[in-house]
Amino acid sequence: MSPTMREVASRAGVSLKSVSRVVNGHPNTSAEVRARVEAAIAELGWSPNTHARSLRTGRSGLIALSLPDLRTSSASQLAQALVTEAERQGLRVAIEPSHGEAARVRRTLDARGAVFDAVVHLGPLPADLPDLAADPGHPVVLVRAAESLDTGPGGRTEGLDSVDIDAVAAAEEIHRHLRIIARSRVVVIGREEGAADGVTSALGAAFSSAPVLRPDRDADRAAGRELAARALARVPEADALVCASDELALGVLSQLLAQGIAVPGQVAVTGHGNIDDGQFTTPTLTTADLGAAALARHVLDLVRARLDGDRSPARRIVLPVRVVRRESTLGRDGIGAGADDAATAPGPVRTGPGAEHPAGKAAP
Amino acid sequence: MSPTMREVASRAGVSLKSVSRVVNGHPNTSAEVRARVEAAIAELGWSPNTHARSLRTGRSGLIALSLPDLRTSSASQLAQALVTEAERQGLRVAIEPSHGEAARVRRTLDARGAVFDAVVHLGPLPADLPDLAADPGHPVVLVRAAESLDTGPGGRTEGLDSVDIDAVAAAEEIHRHLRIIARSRVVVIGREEGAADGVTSALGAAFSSAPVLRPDRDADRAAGRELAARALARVPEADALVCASDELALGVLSQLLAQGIAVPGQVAVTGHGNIDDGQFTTPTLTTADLGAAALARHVLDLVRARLDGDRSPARRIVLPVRVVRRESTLGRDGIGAGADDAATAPGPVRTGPGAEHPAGKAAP
DNA sequence: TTGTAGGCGTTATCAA
DNA sequence: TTGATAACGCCTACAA
Repeated sequence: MSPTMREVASRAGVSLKSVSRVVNGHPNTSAEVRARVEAAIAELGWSPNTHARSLRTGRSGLIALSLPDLRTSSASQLAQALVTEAERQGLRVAIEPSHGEAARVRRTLDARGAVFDAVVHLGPLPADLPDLAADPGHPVVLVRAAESLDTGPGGRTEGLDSVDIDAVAAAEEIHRHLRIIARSRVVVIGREEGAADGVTSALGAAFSSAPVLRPDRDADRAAGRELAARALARVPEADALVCASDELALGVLSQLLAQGIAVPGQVAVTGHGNIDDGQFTTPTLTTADLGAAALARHVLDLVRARLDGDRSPARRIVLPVRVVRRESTLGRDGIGAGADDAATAPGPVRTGPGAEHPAGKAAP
Repeated sequence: MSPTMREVASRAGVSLKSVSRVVNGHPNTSAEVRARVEAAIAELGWSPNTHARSLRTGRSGLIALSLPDLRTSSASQLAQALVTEAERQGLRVAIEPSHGEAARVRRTLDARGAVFDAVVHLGPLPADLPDLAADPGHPVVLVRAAESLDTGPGGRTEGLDSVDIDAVAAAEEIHRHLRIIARSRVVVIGREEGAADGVTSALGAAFSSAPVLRPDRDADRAAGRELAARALARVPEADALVCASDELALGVLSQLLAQGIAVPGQVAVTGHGNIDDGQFTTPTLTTADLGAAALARHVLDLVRARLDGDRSPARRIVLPVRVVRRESTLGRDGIGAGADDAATAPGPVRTGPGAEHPAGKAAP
């Protein structure tokens, strides 16, 4: 059995409380005692019992990442970034996939306090949720594409902190980029209806005269394939397909190549998310980089602040998106401005209502 | 504050212990008492305090998935499957990426008992580990490509349960497949040296006369690209590139297309892992399906058995691999046997030394 | 600056 | 079949 603080105390010849003080770095301790305690800890190889600590403090050091499915590149990118960032804060991350079922999301959310200190939620939030902001000691932080604040009837997201991707700015940037390379007959390939998805609506707004096609079910590669075929059937003269996700775009690319349509010669293609695969397709994919690392950092800053007792009004952080221009719009030689992986300079971090975001942490 | 068992007890007019008995489903309880307790629980909305329970029992209900990086498709596939399966066992999964650093793996392994009930480890195991099998109450289960039992000097994996992919059978099946489509000048694109990787060595054995090229660092798409170029420079007459992972294969495909080499016309390509992307490349990728769901089920059966006190000798389960034949070897029309996504019938599940695997759970 | 005592919510021992 | 009572290991008023 591993040693307890009591054993450390007796070995160091001090009281239990003194050990506790040293361990938790409390100020009022003499160097003498501290040294003895630390020696005893080292000799005994003591380490704190997490369970006992949790019972006492009510905190588990575990946060949940609630998401529909881990197996998409964007999800696993965010997950990896979040775990890495959490480690720095001394937190661990449990993955809780909802498989798109509202009941599972609810269960994860309900487990705040009991097992999770906080929940980071990615994706649409089910309706009819209890007031998630009621218990700020066990915060919920939302990760979203900006301008998808509407959550349907009964949704309660008002009081929640969120980190949003600036989908509007990204859409406008993509729009500008396509104008520069003289594409005007655009079709938007969006996510499924009700995906609480700001990317699709932002693209719809930026390309206001373009038709928007959406899949019936999941917005995966297969859907991209099918929608590409449908788009060209409906708009044979289309010269650009703008997609709400990289997965869709890769499906689109695969369909276009299968139909023998030159990309970008005849039709340019853009994605959203900058997943790794996009650099290894032929042609490579022009897309919007969401900055998973920065995203994760902001999310965890919010979590940490709430856990540390910050009770200020909900904050909303809007992260800039970098458009990465590659062959699927520029072609092999990079016609027009910018070479492979050239990118627009990211805009400023915008913070929403509430306290300002801690400065000096915006850039990686 | 949420109610405690003590409150439930007084409301039901019984003792604390009786409530505990009912909650934990112990046998010796009268129907009378059980009913009263259950009523009280429902009225009060009581739910168990995980932290207190953990302190008492020494179990957290949390297992770690230790892996190098979540952002590869195979890793996130396994992670998703594992989380889903763990949920059925009432366990949660924390992701612990090692970023390839031995120290992180060690830390995760050390946290068994303190925070994790068990650790599922994917990927190479660092050397100089303490005896992992010494504490069977906090088991470690290895997930590997079969025939990679060697772990280098100092590695201690003897006493550990493992679920292995039958890389040897898969390699032989791929070999047979390529013979049928009359490819004989093969180059194997392997993983990096020391990746404790059975796939590469199995391929090397099956294609005994083929040169094996390995990347210096990570076996990712970029490495696949580079190695494809190198392979063709070294063996200009090559008619097949056999890769140890899908990521490598996708890089290879991208390079071949860039060089204007017809796939499979001039050069056939195979991968390993059956990640989603392989269905959406042009051409689609022939590969080996690892069966993440079955894998996860077997892993968790092992974990559960050990947690439940099973102290029998270490078990080794070898799972069959299904070879999925697609366009990168068959071409558009599916010359030869088998159409798109045709697959070899999976072989039998082999169990290694130790008790036999629980029957009736092999098929999904 | 240090120590004592009590409690966090649960499960287990043992006697009734 | 049930119930008092003591842990589990840590943290923290409060007293010294």
